[in-house]
Amino acid sequence: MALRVYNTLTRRKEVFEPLHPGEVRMYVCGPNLYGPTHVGHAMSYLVFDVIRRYLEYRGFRVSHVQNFTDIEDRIIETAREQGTTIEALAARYIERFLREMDALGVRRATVYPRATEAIPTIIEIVQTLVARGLAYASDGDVFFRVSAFPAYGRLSGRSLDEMQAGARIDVDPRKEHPMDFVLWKAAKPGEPAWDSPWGPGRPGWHIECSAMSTAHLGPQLDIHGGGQDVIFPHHENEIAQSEGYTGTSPFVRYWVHNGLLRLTEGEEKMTRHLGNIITIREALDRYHPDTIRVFVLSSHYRSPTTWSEDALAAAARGAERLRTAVETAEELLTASAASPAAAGAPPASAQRGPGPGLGGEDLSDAAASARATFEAAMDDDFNTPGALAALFELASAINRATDAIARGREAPGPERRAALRRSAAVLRELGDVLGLRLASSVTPVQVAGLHDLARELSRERPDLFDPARLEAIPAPAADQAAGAGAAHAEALIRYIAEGRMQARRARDWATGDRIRARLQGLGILVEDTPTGFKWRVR
RNA sequence: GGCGACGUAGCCAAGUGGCAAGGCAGGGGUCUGCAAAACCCCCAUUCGGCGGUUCGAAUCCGCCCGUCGCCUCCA
Repeated sequence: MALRVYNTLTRRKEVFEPLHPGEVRMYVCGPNLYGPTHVGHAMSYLVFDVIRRYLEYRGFRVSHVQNFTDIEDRIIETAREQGTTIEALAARYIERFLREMDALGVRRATVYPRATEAIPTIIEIVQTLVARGLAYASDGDVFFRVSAFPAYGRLSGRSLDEMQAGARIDVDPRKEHPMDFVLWKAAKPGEPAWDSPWGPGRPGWHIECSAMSTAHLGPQLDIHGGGQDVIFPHHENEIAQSEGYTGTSPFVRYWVHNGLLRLTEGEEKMTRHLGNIITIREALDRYHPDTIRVFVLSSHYRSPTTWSEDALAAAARGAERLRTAVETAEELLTASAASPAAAGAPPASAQRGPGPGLGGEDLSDAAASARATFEAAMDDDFNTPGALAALFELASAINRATDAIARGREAPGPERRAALRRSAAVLRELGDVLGLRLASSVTPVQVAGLHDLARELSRERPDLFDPARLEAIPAPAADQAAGAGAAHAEALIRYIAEGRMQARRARDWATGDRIRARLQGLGILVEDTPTGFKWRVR
């Protein structure tokens, strides 16, 4: 089945065919660097990350360009307020942005061009537009002449007349037409400026994307993405500038726009100048990246979505369910591979395969059918809720199989083991297409809590918790990146959980339950199994 | 005011003409020292309201109610 993508320009789903077979050129509007990014940005970048991952899964080679807008009114204003330069401000937010994207598992773009590095290209584009009569200079500013570009308004679906009728802006008297927009702005005293044929100035608000996309991807893009709020005027203007400059149409084959995120039902979208934001950093402090992904992917990318604690909690449990299914299956395969029973001939009952009600009878088909459902959903304009449903169904099939094996207390036959292994691998693979890690991760706050708890226990119950062993646990190197402390956390948890097991073996349930409650207070769940214990992060 | 999108169970959310996916929560059961996880069973005769088209509509059309987006910086 062919991949179909909804194109904002035509308002229809269209079969996806890139300009050059097998190769996709994708440009996603990046952040304006005047402040921290919020979960609304995260949603957009997660959506396009999944689109890219799926295209690559489908065998396309993807060139993914994401710009940084590092020169613009608000940046100048903010830098001035903070007594810093636009360069320093931009550098700070770029670094933070990339760190946050990494934490969310957003794959790095192929290139991250910056507006200030594209000034010569911008000037060349503006000059060309002026030469072709598509732009005109006035007092050091240069405006785009919308009346000279007949297709203006097509993307946002309105005519120049309609736009004027609803316009709420004061018309600049220097404009020939109220909808003409600025390509180049004359510098005011004290503002950053570059020399140009029209005097010192800086780029307008939309021209940088035309310059950077053309420079890195050529005159035609396959996919151009962003939030629905940038359809007009930003993307509308980009079409006018780019096609006016290159003379090639269409500038973009598929315009893809994600729905916007709002903070509360019935309220406006989340946006920085309204102040109703949750920063990505705040979200990452509270939620596992998989939780944020499952939340975002639970609704279709074009639907408006509401950030709610309830929805995030549900997403957290859902992500956990997928993770548990894979981890349990993998542990079971590892454990049974190590046992002699699995190496030799399994009992006849296991060889015959599971009987009715034992589950697993459909396991060999489960992986294939999950993949088919997943692909059908993703092929239909990236229907991630449908794709997630396929993963949940596969997880259920895996759980039925592991449950049957655990209940049967017998080594599974080679065929069942192979089917289980395959199913778990497919769940991981398809999860990865959605950018899901399906692995626990412990936050620095939790590690600190674990440390305190371990110390406390070794002081109170040295009989169960050997202080010498605690001292022997190596602290993680200070310069290690986030996530590298995982081994350290693991060691602390094992230390605590093993002491707890000792108490339980002595049938000291009270101590065992108390420690379990303390760990749960840290967000770490310890479960007792016939063979020992398991832990995971909630 | 103009243009556009949406309204599906307690919550989140797929489904765009043929008997309502999935997740969370909830109820019952199995397992467990107790839990947790997992498994089994139950949980929308109904898709904002009212009309219409059709053998048949959550899905198409009309009107109404509600919410959001864009028209201005914005992912």
